[in-house]
Amino acid sequence: MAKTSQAAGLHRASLDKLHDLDAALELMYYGWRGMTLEADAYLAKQGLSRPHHRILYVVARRPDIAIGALLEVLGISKQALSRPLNLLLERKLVTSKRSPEQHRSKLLRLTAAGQRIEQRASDHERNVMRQAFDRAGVSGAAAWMAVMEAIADHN
Amino acid sequence: MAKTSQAAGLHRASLDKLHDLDAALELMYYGWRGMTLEADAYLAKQGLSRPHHRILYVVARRPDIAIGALLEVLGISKQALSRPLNLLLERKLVTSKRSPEQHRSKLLRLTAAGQRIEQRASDHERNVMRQAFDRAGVSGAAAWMAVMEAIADHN
DNA sequence: CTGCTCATGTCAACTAGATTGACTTGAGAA
DNA sequence: TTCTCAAGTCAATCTAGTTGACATGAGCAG
Repeated sequence: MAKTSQAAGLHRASLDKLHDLDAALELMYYGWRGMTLEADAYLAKQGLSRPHHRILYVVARRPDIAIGALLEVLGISKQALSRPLNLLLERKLVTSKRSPEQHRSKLLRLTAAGQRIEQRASDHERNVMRQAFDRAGVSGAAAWMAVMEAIADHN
Repeated sequence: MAKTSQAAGLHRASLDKLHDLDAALELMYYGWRGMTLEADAYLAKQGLSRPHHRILYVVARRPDIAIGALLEVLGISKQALSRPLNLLLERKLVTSKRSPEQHRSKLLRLTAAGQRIEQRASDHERNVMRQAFDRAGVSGAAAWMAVMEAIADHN
């Protein structure tokens, strides 16, 4: 046998709980992974990865966003952005044009192909969420959102 | 001014929602970050990072775990484990000894110093969760757990 | 027209966290 | 003795990010 659990660490490890909230910590970890697993597999098939998806996701929701604003939203350096963004431009998933008036800044948009990939990748994630919310019901989903907001906005 | 929002991307970006569940996707992203932010800052002060914490966390909950089992739980390669684990051994946060009978495998344990750091790092994360759960109430916390389980166990 | 600033782009060097593949060592078991 | 198993190590590679320095090109203020 040997490869009993091939992608080891893929399933949730069962660890002793030293504290009350340890289960919650682990659920956050495995939850993130569960949500992104299929999307990442899809992206990998397209030769893309999470940073590319983040760019596509943001540009889809802020058409004509400038490079500088994109950097702000993503929270990374321009040097870190340039590789994945240039790939997306080369592949014509994203277009850039200088704006008529503000000629200094460059405006980004998704092409039709870019929209398709963004949508499919995000769909994988939304489907995971949808299934979980369906099981939890409307009030469960609302409670999840409320807790996550408190965590996200902590401090 | 210029540095209005110094650590850009630290606050939640407000993006248009193209789909119903987009808010949920973003909450998962920012939730993970919100939970780990303070813990990561604490770890960085100790010259450690997330992979070290993961090792400490697991060893704390599985004293006398063997290297091979730890690899399984973490889901990484032994080469990836060796750097952070060796640092923890050098710093005497973790000890390893060969087991009396199964002399082939090496058993890992946290030292008192290792336990202290593990606890403090995890405390930062648990505190974030506790505050969020307090606001949500018992039923809200339970709903959050149920949703996260469904997400984590998706597939 | 000159010079300053702003948005972008690029080069280089570095770090961290991972991978795969190949090989060694030391202990137990057949 | 030989085989296997757990661990360890060496090397090369990849991804995703960092900081620092500098170039370019446009718009603006004088």
